[in-house]
Amino acid sequence: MKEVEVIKALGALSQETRLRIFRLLVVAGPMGLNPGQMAEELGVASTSLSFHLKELSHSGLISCERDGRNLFYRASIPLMNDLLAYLTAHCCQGQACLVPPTKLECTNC
Amino acid sequence: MKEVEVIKALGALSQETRLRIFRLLVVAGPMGLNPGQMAEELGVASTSLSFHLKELSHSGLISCERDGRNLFYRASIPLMNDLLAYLTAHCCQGQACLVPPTKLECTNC
DNA sequence: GCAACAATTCAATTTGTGTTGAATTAATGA
DNA sequence: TCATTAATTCAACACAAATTGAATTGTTGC
Repeated sequence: MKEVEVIKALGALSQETRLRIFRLLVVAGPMGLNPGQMAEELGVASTSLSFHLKELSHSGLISCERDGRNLFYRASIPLMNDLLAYLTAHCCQGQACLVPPTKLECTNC
Repeated sequence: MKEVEVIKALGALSQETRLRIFRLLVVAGPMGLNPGQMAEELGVASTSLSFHLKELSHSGLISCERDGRNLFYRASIPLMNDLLAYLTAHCCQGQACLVPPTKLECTNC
């Protein structure tokens, strides 16, 4: 993962609405959620939600797929794992110092 | 760790200069570095460096101590561990889904 | 085709972030 | 105490980010 990608992903998560969207999608799992559901759950205006979904999409942290009239967004766990790896793997001059390795492995991931 | 603290820490790290400062301090370890050393290493103007050091300090990711005419900044590994824990622990509706737990344990930490 | 719904895009505004150079505070040593 | 070094604070500016309401695109079912 490149520095610029890490910065983009961290920047995407460092905003209240976007962090909540991401957490919501992590919890939702492989089914994903559509903007309508997220807007209701989070109490965010649709236009503002769209803005933040685009930010998250561009960072690679979420993906989007259309199903008929609805769009379904999902958290991208692989990128989250890459991000965690970057934040830990560079410690101690590049040597692995994490005991043990960081990787999300769960029903949603 | 509260949501607002997580956002502040992520925001602090989501900027090129600050991410580099932090990485530099992680590598430097318990000795820490002073602004002069960091300015030379990173090629950042002192006034800009001060601004970013303050941002990182306010997020809790680094700490500062004076020794005579110099200041020594150090990475705060406990907060980094808290941050990693937050980003992973809330997955799967709050259940731990990380195998095994994320925690930096190394010579610098 | 057209009304209804889902979501996005656009334009305008406000607010926050980052950089720069000048001025200031703090500590040392001759 | 005064020149020097280390670092910060301040003010001004440029640029990016977030919110809002109105307009637009895309999809479905009658």
